[in-house]
Parts: sequence; C-alpha cells; structure tokens
Amino acid sequence: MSGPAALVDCNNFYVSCERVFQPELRHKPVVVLSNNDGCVIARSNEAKLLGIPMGAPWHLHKAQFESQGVIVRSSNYTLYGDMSARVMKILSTFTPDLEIYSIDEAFLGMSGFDDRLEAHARTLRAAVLQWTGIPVSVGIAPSKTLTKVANHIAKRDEKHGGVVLLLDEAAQDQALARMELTDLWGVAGRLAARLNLLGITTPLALKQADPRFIRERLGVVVERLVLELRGVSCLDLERHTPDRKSIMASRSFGRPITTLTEMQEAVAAYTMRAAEKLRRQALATAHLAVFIETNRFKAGERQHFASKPVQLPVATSDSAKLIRAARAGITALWRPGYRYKRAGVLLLDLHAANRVQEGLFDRKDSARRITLMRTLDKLNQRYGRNSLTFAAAGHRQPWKMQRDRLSPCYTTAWGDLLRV
DNA sequence: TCTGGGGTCCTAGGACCC
DNA sequence: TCTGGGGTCCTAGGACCC
Repeated sequence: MSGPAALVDCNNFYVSCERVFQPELRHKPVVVLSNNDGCVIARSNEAKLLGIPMGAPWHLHKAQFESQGVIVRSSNYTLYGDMSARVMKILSTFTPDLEIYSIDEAFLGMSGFDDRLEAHARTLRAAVLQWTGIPVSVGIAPSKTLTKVANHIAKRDEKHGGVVLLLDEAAQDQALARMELTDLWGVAGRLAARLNLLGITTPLALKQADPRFIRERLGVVVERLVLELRGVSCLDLERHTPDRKSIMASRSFGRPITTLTEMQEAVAAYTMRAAEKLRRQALATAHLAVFIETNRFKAGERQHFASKPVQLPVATSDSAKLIRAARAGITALWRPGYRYKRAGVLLLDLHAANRVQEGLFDRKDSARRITLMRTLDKLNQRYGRNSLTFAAAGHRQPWKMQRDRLSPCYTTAWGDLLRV
C-alpha cells in the first residue's frame, strides 16, 4: 500500500441505524438484540457506560437493564444492509481506492491528499452524517493496523471530533502505550496469552519486539502485525471483493424442534436463503452441508450435534435441487427424541456460475473440515477445552481412530469418548 | 544397527474478524 | 422459557509421488 490509508467505521452501527428513523432514541441507552431477541449485539455509548457487555444474554439481564431505562430493539438486517450501502456509496465518491471491509467499515487509500488529509477526512465524515444520519469515526495512518489504532482513539475520545491521524512515530507510540494487547486488530485472548508468556504485555512492547523472533515463535501473521505497528504496510487494500468461499444460512429456533417435518421445513427455508445469496453473487455450489444442534446451554438435556455433507453431481444454484439435497442430509441426521435448537446449511465448493455452465469447474472437497470444526467448537464450549484435549490425548485424530464405530455422526461419538 | 531426499497436495486444527 | 450469525487465513503433518 502506498501512502496513508483511512479506516472509516460507523459508530455503534446498528444502534445508529435505529436512531436515524427514531430520533427519540438519541442520547439514551439503547441496545439491539440478535435473532429471537437472544443476546445483545449492539450498544449505544450510553448503554456501554451502564456496563452492558457485548453478547450478554438478554433474558439474564432483562430486569436489571430495564430498571436502568435501557431501550431495546430487535435487529433489522434489511435496514442495516441498506444503510450500509448508502454509506459506502458516499465513501466511493471520495475515492475510487475503497475496500469495503464489513457492513460498517471501509478502508480508503489516501495517497495524494498530503497536507489536506485531515480536512478531507472531516469533510467526508460530515457528508456521511448529513446524507445518512450515521456518525462515523475516521482513523488515518501508514498501515491498516495503525488505522485501526487511530480509529480506536477517535471513537473513545470525543475531543478529536471523530478524526484521528497517526502519521508520526511519536503519536503512534503514545497511542499504543495506552491500549491493551487485545485492542489490536488480530489479537484475541489466545494470542495475548502466548505473547504474555514471551514477556510481551503491551502493544508498544509488541511493536518493539524483534520481527524474526516473533515469526519463529508465533508465525508469519504476528510478524506482519509487528511490521504493521511499525508503520510498514504489509496488508494491501483489496479493491475488488473476492468471491466468497462458503455461504452459510442458519438460525436458532424460538422453541425446540422435535419433529422431522418441522425440521425439514426450517432447513428448506434456510437453503432458500443460502441459494439466494449464491445467485446474487453469481456463484454455484457443488457441495453442501447441513447441521443440526440441540441446546448446548441445557446441561441436563441429551445433546446431539451433527453435520452431514452432501455432494451434488453438478455445481448448481437451483433452489429446488439444493433443497432436495439438504432434505436428504437432514433426514439422515435426524434422531427422534432430541430437542433441536438450531440448524443450518453451509454451501461449499463454490464456483463462478458462468464457468459451471461451460462445464469448466474442478471439484474441491472442504465440507467435512468446516463442519467438523463447527462441532468441535461446540464441544469445546460445552465440555471445556481441557476435557476435549484429554479425550484426544494420545491420538491426534480421535474421530479417525473411532471412525468405524461412529454412526451416523462423528460428534456424538466424541461426546461418548468424553464420558468414558 | 543401520533406514535417501526431494516435491506437491490435502486434511485437520488453531486462531482471528465483524 | 429465554444464550447470534456469519466469515477468513495460516500451518503442521500425513499421503503420495519420483
């Protein structure tokens, strides 16, 4: 990446979208809830100040938060998608050098603006606010990772008016000294713990670490992070959105599902949605996987987490064909007597639809890996990492070892393994 | 007792992001 | 009774080939 970049990030995006159409929500603690009003997925600044954590299960905090005057909204993804498109369109009028990173964030190439960087950023911010009603923060720096740092500062400290530039090293170091490791883009709990073991406890210390040493111990990703913190740009702007590699549609049910008919209806609906996404991106799939899960939070109930890959003879985006395949998968997975809480469909082995029509596609096989990863994750959450590691001890691939006895799904056998 | 030296591809797993 | 829904990348090690 040549020249500085900007990260434009919408403030509390979902809450801000709701406020655009309900101005009475301004200056009040507001949260937006996930599907089925399950847990908190967005908070206004006022709600954050009340100590409402991200992801908080609503039913556990309902009484407390309502007594504090917290206003609740169910999520409306159609609205958020539409508002996002409007914001991005405005950004694209400021520069052709645009990477849409997520529903509420974009990186902008800023080379050529030189000493007008800050003025340009403020104009952009005002334009988005005026034309959409969405407040944004802008961070400008020599590398993407540092634009994240700058944005972090812009969001937290109002005195900057939503725009922060970190162009010289003194300013960068000062910012890094005031942050936690896990505030950095690319550092979560596991990595932070490993860094701590190496004696690296702050972002500034990480920046000052020897990149070769970091690469040896933690791999190329963290080495790049060190360089990015030093202002050496390693991550390019992705101007063209690459094709998706997988598409998922899944939902938790409002109440447990106990009949195969209901489950088939639900999965048919998810498959329709996934197929729509597929066609919108001009793709076709040659491999899908369905999965079903019981409620992992119910410790007393019998659990069943399972997935089933289904190969399609030809890559397709035809809803009817995909639904038939998904239905076959679900029927194979279904076990009577369980209370299912969630199901979904994953489309893999994606190809450009026009190449499929010409018969020019090569099959890939990645479904098993991804679906097993998902179930492994669930088991980790349910049983705790240590118990699973214990079960796996002595054999790297416990499910392979047990494969002959696993029927019809691997994961239940893992559960059995864990109970041994 | 000793047990090649390369290369590629794939799978499984770990970690992270919004 | 009630606990979200999506995604990506990197790497070690095994399978297989010559």
